[in-house]
Amino acid sequence: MGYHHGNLRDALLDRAEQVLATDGVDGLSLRALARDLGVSHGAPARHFRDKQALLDALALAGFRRLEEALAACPGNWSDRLRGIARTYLDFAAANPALLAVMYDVKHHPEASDALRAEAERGLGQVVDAVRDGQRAGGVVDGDPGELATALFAAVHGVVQLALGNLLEPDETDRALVTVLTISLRGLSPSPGPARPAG
Amino acid sequence: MGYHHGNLRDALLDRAEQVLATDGVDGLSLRALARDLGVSHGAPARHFRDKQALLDALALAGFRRLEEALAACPGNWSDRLRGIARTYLDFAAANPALLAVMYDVKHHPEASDALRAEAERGLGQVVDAVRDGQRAGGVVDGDPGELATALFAAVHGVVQLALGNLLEPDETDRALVTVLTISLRGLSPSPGPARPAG
DNA sequence: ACTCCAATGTAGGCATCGACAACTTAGGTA
DNA sequence: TACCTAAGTTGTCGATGCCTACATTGGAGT
Repeated sequence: MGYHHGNLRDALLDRAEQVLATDGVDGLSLRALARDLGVSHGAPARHFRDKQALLDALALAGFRRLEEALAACPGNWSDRLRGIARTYLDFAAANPALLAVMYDVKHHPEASDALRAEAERGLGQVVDAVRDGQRAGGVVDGDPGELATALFAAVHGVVQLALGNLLEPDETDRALVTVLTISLRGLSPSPGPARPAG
Repeated sequence: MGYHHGNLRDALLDRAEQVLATDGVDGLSLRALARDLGVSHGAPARHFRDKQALLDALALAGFRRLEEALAACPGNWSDRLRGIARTYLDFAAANPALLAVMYDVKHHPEASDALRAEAERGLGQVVDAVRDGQRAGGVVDGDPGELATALFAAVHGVVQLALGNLLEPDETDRALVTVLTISLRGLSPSPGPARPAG
């Protein structure tokens, strides 16, 4: 532990994620991170040319962790779809500020590509489940990517409303269930009788 | 035009919305606004105690305009639901940065309440249409608020993905149509045969 | 084992910003 | 007409992001 830190980059990311969780993205400053790590205010620039570059790295790591969690959802296609939705919502609730950073608009172009690619892989989980659903006769014909995108978007909407504090926790849970119920029924080739919500 | 501007508050909001549209929320600074309006850097504080207070006012105005646009959607319940979705997406595409401010998490508590109330009124448009749909026999029984929230969330998800540049423009349009198709089919008491997407 | 260089960290400085405080102006009202 | 308060001004402070010039050091290549 002398002049050179040894692993500043990872240390910065770790600390940044802590700060993000406690103080939100506005509480995040490169200089404060440097202070926290006992390093000069110019050091972070050696690893992230920008503050945005750090946020991009944070976002990328977030997508990877999310995707990992989604991939761990077990069961048949229907279970997996519901599990993915639930897992996504839980992840968002546990890391609200991170999610905001992940979906932020102002990434650097290169990072933006990487982020899109990573998000695409996450969507892949949904596509696979939808395809399985089609094979099992539980999902209508049609481009699986198209259907999966729509399904993911619907869940994403609930998550975003929850993050924006526009839904109370209990409202959020009900909304997720309702969205899933409606969507899966809408996707079914032969929907059964409706079970009223509420 | 002397010492007192006369209508600084409105002027600030107007200019702020311009800057928001051109430079995004990061390009927005109270001092720059003051400069643009030929006023000292301390003047804005007389009308907005905070930068956040200005953003809150911007967000509130945005919700009002959005709601106004949504209320103007004509037709029967089905037309209105589709029109509302389209209008929402168009509004978002035309004012991406504004929408981000509207759904930002870090509002002042008082403003937050006002914003929630305004958003609630916007949702009211959807609730009304859903209720009409139920009366017309096109929507299943159940709490209209619950169903409307789910429907709005689904559309909101598409909008948010579009704003995050995770959907190309043409993908966005298709996703909106698919979400609506799936959701309205899922809401129907007796869904007809599926029409494959794509 | 020695040299050197590129990666990494330091130090200082600059422009900008948001917020605050003290002061000034003027428009409306008692 | 006097004044009082809303609105605007000026100055300042601390913090931040970013840039440039400089220092250190570990390790690659001989």
